[in-house]
Amino acid sequence: MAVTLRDVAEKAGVSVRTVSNVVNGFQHIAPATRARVQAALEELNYRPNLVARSLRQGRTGIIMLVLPEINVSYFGELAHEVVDYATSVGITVQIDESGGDPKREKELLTSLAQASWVDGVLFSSLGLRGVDLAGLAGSRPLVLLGERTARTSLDHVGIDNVEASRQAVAHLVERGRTRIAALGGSGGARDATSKYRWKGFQQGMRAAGLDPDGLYLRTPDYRRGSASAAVKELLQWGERPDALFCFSDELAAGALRELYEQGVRVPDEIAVVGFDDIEASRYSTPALSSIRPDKAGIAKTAVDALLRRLDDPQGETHDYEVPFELIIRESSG
Amino acid sequence: MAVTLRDVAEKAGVSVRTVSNVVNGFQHIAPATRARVQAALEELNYRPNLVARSLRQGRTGIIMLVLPEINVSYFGELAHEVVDYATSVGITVQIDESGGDPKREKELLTSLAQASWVDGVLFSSLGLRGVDLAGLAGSRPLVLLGERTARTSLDHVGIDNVEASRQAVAHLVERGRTRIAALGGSGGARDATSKYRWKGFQQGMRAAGLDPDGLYLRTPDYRRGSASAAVKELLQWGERPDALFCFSDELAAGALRELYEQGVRVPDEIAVVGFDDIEASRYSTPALSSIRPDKAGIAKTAVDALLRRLDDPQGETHDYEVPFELIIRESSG
DNA sequence: GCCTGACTTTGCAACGATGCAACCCGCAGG
DNA sequence: CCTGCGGGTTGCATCGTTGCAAAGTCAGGC
Repeated sequence: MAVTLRDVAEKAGVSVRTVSNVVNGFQHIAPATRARVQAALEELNYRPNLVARSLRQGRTGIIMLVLPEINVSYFGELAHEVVDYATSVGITVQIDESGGDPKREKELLTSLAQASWVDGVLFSSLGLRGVDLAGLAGSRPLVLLGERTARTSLDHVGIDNVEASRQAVAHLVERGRTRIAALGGSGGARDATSKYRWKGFQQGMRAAGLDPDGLYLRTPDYRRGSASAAVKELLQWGERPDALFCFSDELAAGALRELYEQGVRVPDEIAVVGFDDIEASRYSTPALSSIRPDKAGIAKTAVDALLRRLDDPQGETHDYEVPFELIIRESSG
Repeated sequence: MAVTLRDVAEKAGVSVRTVSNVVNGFQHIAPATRARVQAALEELNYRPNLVARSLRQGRTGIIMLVLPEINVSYFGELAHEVVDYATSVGITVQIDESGGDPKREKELLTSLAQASWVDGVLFSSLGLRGVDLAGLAGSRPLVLLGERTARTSLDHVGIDNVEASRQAVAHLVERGRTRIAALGGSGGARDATSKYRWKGFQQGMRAAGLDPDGLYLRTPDYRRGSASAAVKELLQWGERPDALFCFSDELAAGALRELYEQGVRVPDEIAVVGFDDIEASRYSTPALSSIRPDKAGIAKTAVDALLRRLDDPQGETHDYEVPFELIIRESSG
């Protein structure tokens, strides 16, 4: 079995408590004692039992990150930043996937927020409204990532989706495009991501004097395949927008692929702009213009917010807005 | 504070132990008692304290997955499969990143294998040899993912990299290519991935009567940017292979991008085959041929192996070989 | 009416660590 | 010589749960 404090104490001829003091760097210890204990610690290769420590202290140092799917590039990159930053402040990250399914999201929340050893939860929800969440949130701190859903009493970190989308459209307009289509999600209340991006799209169109209720290609999810299908259908109908604003880079990738297959030149005939700026987009052909959220900023802000709430569960909640940037590449150059 | 067994016991007028029995579905409990306890449980909304339970039982139900970087698509997809399968068998997954840095890998192993609450570790190493690992592996079960490194006494799950690479080359040869270049990694002992893939490449070349020590473009990592740079340099030198076998799909994506920029047509002038078959490759232009490892199979096999070892720490170790498939798409069609 | 055995329920100890408060000690000050 | 003080060390209780073994209850068999 594992080496415990008691084993070390026996070997060093001191009490368990003293060994614990040495391990935790307590001040008032006689140098001789400390040395003896240190020696015993090393000889037995003692490692503290973190479970026991957690039980006593009531904290585990583990936070949970709930994402729709870790294999989606944007979430993978976000998870990377979270793990990276959390590790740097001594926190371990558990990952769970909701699949974007509201039922599973609720399940996860009820079990996590109350039952688990998790100190707090970072939750990137697709389907749940803030109100749902507020009710479910248990005793444990919860920070929402992504779109700001309905007014809630929860901490939230994200970018200004409406403004980002507006800027994307403005950019396309500035490049002389007028028949601009939006692509992705449902735009409905259940899908906050597309709801806000669609809203920003409309603002941009209106500002340019274009029809704000123009073409909107809806998709059941944000994956490449859905965009391919949607674009294929669009072209079959003979519709020819001169620009496409896709609500995720993966959607844009699917769109680019389909346009390529149909022999439509990008950006000459149709310009394309994505959202998320995943790594792959820099290398697609043509390279994809996109909205780049400050992922590292989101991760740091979110983890910090969670830690702050751990120390002060009652404090006022905040809405943290993180910067973004419109990156212009070939696909809309 | 949280509701404990004692709170419930008091409310229901039974002993703590009885409540525990009810919670754990123990058989012999009087229906009346069970009902009373159930009612109290629900009224107080009791949730077991998993930390305490773990302390008592010596198991946490958490496994750690160590990857170089979660934002690399292949690892993201693998992580997805692991989380998915682990969840289905009631296991939670923690993720940590090594950055592929041998020093950090060692650090993680020493701390994880001994100190943590983790029941076991799935380790996808880039830089460490099996021998290093064997020495470091602490008291906790450890299963290696990816390339089989030096002969070890550890469980290992992966595909036959040599054979996969051989088949990729054979495919290119069959399509009439003769000046085939390999791209990725160093081929050295420190980089098992490229070592085996390069070996398979050579076997394939030899079998076709081609120079087995032909062109090998080395890269410091497996990311898109490195391949772009390598291909750029290659073309500057005036070398013109007629096929490129890239040791990862991300490398292939970078290569495709650079070939596009330089106006080299794929597959007409140069055919390209990748390795990993990440989601994005189906949608690249042109769509990328690739070796598809059975990722779900790897995940399931690895988790199962870990669980088996938990029950029988002394059992014989295995080398699990998981199937793969060569997917042929436009880039080498 | 007593014994056996199955069914219920329980108290105690333990998992390994840390908070608390007390203890012992030597020394300076009165 | 006694008191007070602060450094060094300790025992005990505790975190919330479950394993163990025994105690209590009750019905059925002899």
